Amino acid sequence: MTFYDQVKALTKRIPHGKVASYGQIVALTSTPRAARVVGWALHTMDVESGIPWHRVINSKGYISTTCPTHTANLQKQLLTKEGVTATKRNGLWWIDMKNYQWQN
DNA sequence: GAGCTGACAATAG
DNA sequence: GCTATTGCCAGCT
Repeated sequence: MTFYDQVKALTKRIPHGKVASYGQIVALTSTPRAARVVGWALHTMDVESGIPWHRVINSKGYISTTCPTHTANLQKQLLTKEGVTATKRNGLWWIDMKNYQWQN
């Protein structure tokens, strides 16, 4: 079980209609300080991988992806599709963590 | 095989 | 409260 596998497993555990921050995911892994690696792990998880990568956002509740294949707009659409309300703030999509954050 | 890069978070100033 | 710096691991060059 590598760190990558843990991220993958934890991401799949995020319930429908909820979101989780990097901090949450990282805290549940064996390496709580490797927040950056989560980004890489999610990057390799394609849309067709069956992994709900769009349910993972940064600690501030913003969608901070810079990947051309995983645009913020795409992520927002997927979240909205699941009942998660995303608001436009500072040109970025923002999710209300108090209402939609995954509580283990 | 060594070094660089990258969807970030936490701590210090 | 905000800005700057450090740590971490996997994949790519």
